[in-house]
Amino acid sequence: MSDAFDALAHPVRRQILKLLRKRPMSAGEIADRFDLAKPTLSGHFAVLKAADLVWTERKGTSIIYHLNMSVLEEAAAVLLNLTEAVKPKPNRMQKWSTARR
Amino acid sequence: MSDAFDALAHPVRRQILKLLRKRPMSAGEIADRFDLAKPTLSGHFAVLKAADLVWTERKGTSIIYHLNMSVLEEAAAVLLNLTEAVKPKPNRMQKWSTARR
DNA sequence: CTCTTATTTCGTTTATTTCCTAAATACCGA
DNA sequence: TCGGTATTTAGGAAATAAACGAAATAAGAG
Repeated sequence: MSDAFDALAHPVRRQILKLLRKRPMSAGEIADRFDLAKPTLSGHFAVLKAADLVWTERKGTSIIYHLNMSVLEEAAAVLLNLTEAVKPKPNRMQKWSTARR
Repeated sequence: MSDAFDALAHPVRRQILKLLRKRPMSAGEIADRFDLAKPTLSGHFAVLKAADLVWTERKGTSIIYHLNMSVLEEAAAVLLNLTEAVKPKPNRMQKWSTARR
């Protein structure tokens, strides 16, 4: 989850997510909308992917990026709730609530 | 608003906000809950304040930090909606903003 | 296999962030 | 005013992030 907030910290990356809300797009298509070199965008894609905010699909020579809305929603929930522990916690045995106090 | 996402990118700052959700706290009180030097925390406070995520009140020699929940909510809304154009306050009916295509 | 298109990786430079210690500032009570 | 507590500012080292051009990789067409 921390990865998601790191990813969201950069305006270009938020803009990419915004584009992907409309429809999935190839890397090049996205890159064309920014005044940045393609390797730079590729780096941003990698950050978004590491944060699981997007997923990819290869289509011929292109790679199509898709928004992962659920992760965005989860991040929003964390902001409202600041629970931070909404992720994969298979093994949580709690002696006493981490949540409130 | 961009400041808010920068501020939220750091786990310690998110943790501070989480503490402030329960109740307002002095700088020292917050600092005691982290294993970091006080000036380091003071820097984090400054970032949160610049992002308008907290506001302060002096009480004697202490400075009390309060959470600004509305800004957090606004950030969450941006995530769900990725509008990003929430700057102008009272009259927000911008249908098509700064981004080009 | 070779050529073209799409995208990423590599190596490097520059900018920003994070953290620290030491010193400064602000307030209060005696 | 002096002394103590609370907090911030200053200055700097180390780590991380962002950007670029050049080269590498992947897939499809011929």
